[in-house]
Formats: sequence, C-alpha cells, structure tokens
Amino acid sequence: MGADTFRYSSPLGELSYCWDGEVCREVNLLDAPADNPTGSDPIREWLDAYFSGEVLALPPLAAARSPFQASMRQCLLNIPRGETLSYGEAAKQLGTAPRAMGQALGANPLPILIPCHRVVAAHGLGGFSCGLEWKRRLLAFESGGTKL
DNA sequence: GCATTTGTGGCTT
DNA sequence: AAGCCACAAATGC
Repeated sequence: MGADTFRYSSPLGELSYCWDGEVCREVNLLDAPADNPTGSDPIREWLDAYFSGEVLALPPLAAARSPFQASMRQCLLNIPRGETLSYGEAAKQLGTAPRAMGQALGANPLPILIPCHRVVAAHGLGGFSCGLEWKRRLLAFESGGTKL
C-alpha cells in the first residue's frame, strides 16, 4: 500500500507520521531539523490544531496491536490537556501493573496523538520512547502555555 | 534521605 | 517461552 511518511515542523520540534491515506499508522518524534512539509491530511490538521492549543477529535488511527493497548489508548485520551497521570494511577484504571503500563506505553506507536507523554512517573518524570526532551517540551507546552 | 529489593503484568523477540 | 521494561511500594541503610 502507498503508505508514506510525512514530516511536520512543530513549534516543539520535528516529527513525522506515517499516513497511508486512510489511517495513521505510526508517529515518530524526531530531533533533527526538517524541511517545511507540505500536503494536507487529517494528521496534519490535527497536529496544526494541537500546536495551536486546540483539541480535536483524533484522525483515523491504526488499530492497536493488542486489546490492552486499545484500552490504554482510551485511558490516555481521557487525560485532559495540561493534566498528567502517574503510571500507577493509569495502571489502576486499566487494572494492570505499573510496570506493564510503562511497557505498553513504550510500545505505543502513536505518541502525541495518543498522549502518552501525559503519563509520568509517580515521583519523577518517567521516560519517553522518542526522547525525554520531547516529553518535557510537550508537558511544558500543555501545562504552561495553552497557546503558543 | 537514598539504595536495594520485590511484586507485578504486558510487550518484544 | 524467555527476557525485558518509560513503575511503585516496601525495606534497609
């Protein structure tokens, strides 16, 4: 299938996403400069809104790899902007163990779209698959200035 | 207060 | 099936 990877220059950094024309398959947070991307698709619109401080309904996303990841996805989406949830609390809601939460979150192929960055450790920041810097930026962006 | 250990469940290979 | 992990709570120092 013609799944292509598009770039997006956000105020917080560069990121790329894999849009196959129907669903968003994957999202990657980069740390290198990129060209100003062009094109229009639901993902870009969503990102555009997101980085403007707005919250939209999510574009079509690729199905979760496992039922648990689906649950986790919903749990994460339930976290309001600017709020954070500890791994422990999230695990509680999902009826699982904190450690499993971390692993599941790390396995999440759709960061930002699925706000996995809103899940932090109980007594620290925790970790982030695509680089902790992104997590910091995102959290600072969300909690600090709702707008840019 | 910090370092170590254990309980825990799902993910990747 | 085995090992790995982005945690947390309980101990030990």
